Amino acid sequence: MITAIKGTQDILPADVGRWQRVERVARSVCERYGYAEIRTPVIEREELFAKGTGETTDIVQKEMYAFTDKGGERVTLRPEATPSMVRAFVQHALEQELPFAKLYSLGPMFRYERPQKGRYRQFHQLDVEAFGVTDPALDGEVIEMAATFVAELGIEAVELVINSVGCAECRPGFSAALLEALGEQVDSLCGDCRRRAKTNPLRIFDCKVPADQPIIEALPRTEDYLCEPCRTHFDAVKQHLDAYGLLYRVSHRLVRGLDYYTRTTFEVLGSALGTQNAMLGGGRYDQLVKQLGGPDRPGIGFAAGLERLALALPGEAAGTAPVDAFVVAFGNASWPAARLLARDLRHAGLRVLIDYEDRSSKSQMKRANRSGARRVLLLGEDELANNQVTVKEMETGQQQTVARDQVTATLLQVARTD
RNA sequence: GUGAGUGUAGCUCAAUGGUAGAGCGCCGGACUGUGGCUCCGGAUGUUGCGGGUUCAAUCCCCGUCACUCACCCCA
Repeated sequence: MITAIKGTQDILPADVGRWQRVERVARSVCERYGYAEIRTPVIEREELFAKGTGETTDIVQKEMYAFTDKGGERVTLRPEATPSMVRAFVQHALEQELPFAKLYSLGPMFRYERPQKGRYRQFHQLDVEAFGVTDPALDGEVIEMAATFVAELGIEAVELVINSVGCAECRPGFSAALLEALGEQVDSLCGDCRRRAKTNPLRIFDCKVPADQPIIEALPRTEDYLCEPCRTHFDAVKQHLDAYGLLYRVSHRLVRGLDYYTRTTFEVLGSALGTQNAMLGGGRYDQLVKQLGGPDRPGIGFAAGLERLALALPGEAAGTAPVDAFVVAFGNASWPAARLLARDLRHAGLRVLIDYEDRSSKSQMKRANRSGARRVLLLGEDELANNQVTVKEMETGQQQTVARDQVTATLLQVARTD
């Protein structure tokens, strides 16, 4: 048997309803906040993520589906969307085209990781990016929008966490301060932390090893090392969130694993997701556009994991649309007329099923029942002779005969009241 | 890349060192042109794969693969 490859999954008809709901709400929220949809390729030059996401990140170092194509290009399936969005923004000079460069996109991402609950090799994200505005009012609006998105999905028991990781001015000083405060204690930290100390000291705050916690809690905090502009910005962001009445927690340990973040970072955490509890995360990236060869424009955005949202979605997902009618042919002679009847109803906009292979009438009725069809249209020798169709309501079992040329109108009428 | 757990019918799961069952589902019939309920009948497994121990392995051992969960990291 040929199976789907590790970390990819089929979304079966029974689950598609949940996905359609997530996507519908995502589009609705984005459009209302003034974002325009954009669709970028799932394959890009490897260089885009090396420069954008960052050489030191795990994503780039060990998680990319990268290969050399037949033309000798180094390419990769995208592990995240932000660099693609920035590339498209720069490549098409969208700042000139759009009144507000606010873009959103839905689609699959690829990371070569060991799958577990809420984490897959092919997963899907809603990606939201806004360019060209430094005003903390935008940070507030983006975070408020993210919270609204989750709320409109009906997902409760979530927590909004924010932080500021500083900028190119103040972060180097903070990293140095961290290392200095650590001193020789580095050697007593876990192996991951010793590695982090070398590559990106900020990420020591991600550590969950119990033995390391006392040391980590005693370390200096970002808020004590923010430069004046960053501090002012962060304070303003919090004021905007307060004004919206949003509940949030400031966590100096929210540092995130991507290199390009500056100032504001945030996540929405959910329960019932396993340990992969971030439903969405994002932040500001004021150097990224320039770094990727574009103009000096700030940016801010977030990515939401659709699998994780679908997982957290409450209630039963609505299944596929109900069948309006199931056409049953009694006796082999009535199949041609039955097929024309089905066609006419379909052309009229009704959802209609009909069987094949000359199955017995009983078998057809069983299938009609199983299909969930509201009613069955019976067509046999008697009906053919009288130019009629028998309409049977499945719920009540009541039947009535209707003239063949009145069937479509009758069905359209009753289907409206279902 | 690391660790743990689990692999038996389409699905959910039983069973025993002597080559497997149930429920649900599926197909047909009772009811020659009428579903659901009921009753009757039927089909489907190389017990993940390979090797070892044994007279005999689905069961015990080893390997391998797959899945799940967790670590790293992230959505």
